[in-house]
Amino acid sequence: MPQKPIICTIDVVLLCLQGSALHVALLKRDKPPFEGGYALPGGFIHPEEDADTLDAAARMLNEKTGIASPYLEQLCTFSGAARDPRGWSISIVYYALVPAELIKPDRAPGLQLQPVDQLRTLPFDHKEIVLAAVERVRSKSSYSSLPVYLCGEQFTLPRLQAVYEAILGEPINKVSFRRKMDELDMLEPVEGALEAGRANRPAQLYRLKNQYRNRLSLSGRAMTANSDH
Amino acid sequence: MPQKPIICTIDVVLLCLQGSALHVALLKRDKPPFEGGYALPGGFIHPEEDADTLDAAARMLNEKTGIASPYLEQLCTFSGAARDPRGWSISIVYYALVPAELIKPDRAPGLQLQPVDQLRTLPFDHKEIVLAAVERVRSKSSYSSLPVYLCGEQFTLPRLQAVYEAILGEPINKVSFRRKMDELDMLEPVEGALEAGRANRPAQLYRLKNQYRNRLSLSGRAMTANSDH
DNA sequence: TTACTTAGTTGCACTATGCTCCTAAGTGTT
DNA sequence: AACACTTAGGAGCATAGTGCAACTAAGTAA
Repeated sequence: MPQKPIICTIDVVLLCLQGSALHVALLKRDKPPFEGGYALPGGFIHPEEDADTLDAAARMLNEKTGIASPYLEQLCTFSGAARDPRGWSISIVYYALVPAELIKPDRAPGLQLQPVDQLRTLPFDHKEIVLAAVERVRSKSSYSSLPVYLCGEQFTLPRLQAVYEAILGEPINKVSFRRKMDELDMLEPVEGALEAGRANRPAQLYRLKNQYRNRLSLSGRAMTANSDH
Repeated sequence: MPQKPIICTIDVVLLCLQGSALHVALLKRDKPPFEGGYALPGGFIHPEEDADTLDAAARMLNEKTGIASPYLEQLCTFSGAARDPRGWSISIVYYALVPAELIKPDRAPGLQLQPVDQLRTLPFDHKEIVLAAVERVRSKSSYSSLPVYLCGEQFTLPRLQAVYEAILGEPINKVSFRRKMDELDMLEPVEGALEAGRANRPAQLYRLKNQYRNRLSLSGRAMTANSDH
């Protein structure tokens, strides 16, 4: 006995760092419900051969925002009668981390960045979803290398440390931080490349080692290194 | 533009410990596809007011196995065209941990326990799902109090340590283990209750503190204590 | 009473973490 | 050219956390 049709959607929580505050990308809705309101990029699921919802999320995100996120992982699935005025629904939610420079507002009409720590009420249960994603990112950041995906392709250790501190909301000891990064063994120095342009000793530029670049997380299992060993 | 109907199911990975091996509960299927095969307890989603898929999973599990699991948490959602011969489908998967004594085969016809480390091929993508659940449980066990849900209501610390060791697959230092349990601050001794019947010093019985008993995890967020503080 | 077994604890060695201070390497100023 | 200033990066030590071994505690069996 197959069920009657269920509203099945995908939503993506796209996060980036502006200044020292995590921001979430919201899109102006051009259809009811909540037409004109700002909500998470998302859409109905269209079953396709050879594609699961991870592929669908990546494609949907790219179509709606022009962004191909190197890190995309399933958060969890939200369901219930109250979350969508059209009736009982489920939404499979993914979250993505990108460097802020990758978000070009001209490329995506109606795109807006909001700081996650002063989030206004959002359509559907999207505020709750964003907060769940942020909690996940903060939690994973405390023992893994997740935050590197918020930096550009090349970055200095002081910059990366500032990113960690922004996410975790507390200062980190410089020496311990560098030791930890060394243990994780995910970064490699870019030969002869130093950060220029400032009136002090330039910092070494680093990048993700090849095996960690441009990976999408499969089936909710993370591909970031963590500090177990 | 609403989508055409999608096959939406819920599946539950019910785990318990027999001897020192994690086992998963499988049910004999009485309908095609895979009629007669053993698969995860699951079923179609029937949208209902005031219930999300966590409630649905708890109710479905109870109906099919007679078990009301105190720990039930969302694992993740699996999707794709290959996982179900009837076509593209999604399954929202939960996992549950129960003491083995709670599983009474007479209460649930067709129920069978299989050790997760020598799992034969299962219908659909259920083997992959079980392995993902086991990986999650092992990973969470290394920093949280998850394994207490595999014990009965009262248990000794040596017993609980054996449970941890069975899950993690490696011996744990006795003193460190007790220190950690003490830090987590989830257990309380049962006044004057000792484990009897063996030819040696009896061990103190413990139980979960009240605030941790009989909770279902909300929206994928765990309610177990972990070692951060 | 003695041997045996497992529970539970105490103290110490070792490992990991955090902190302070030092040196390095650039720019800007005099 | 010399010096002040700033931030990068690292060395050495103090402190905290973890693991180990040896001990005491409390029961049964002979």
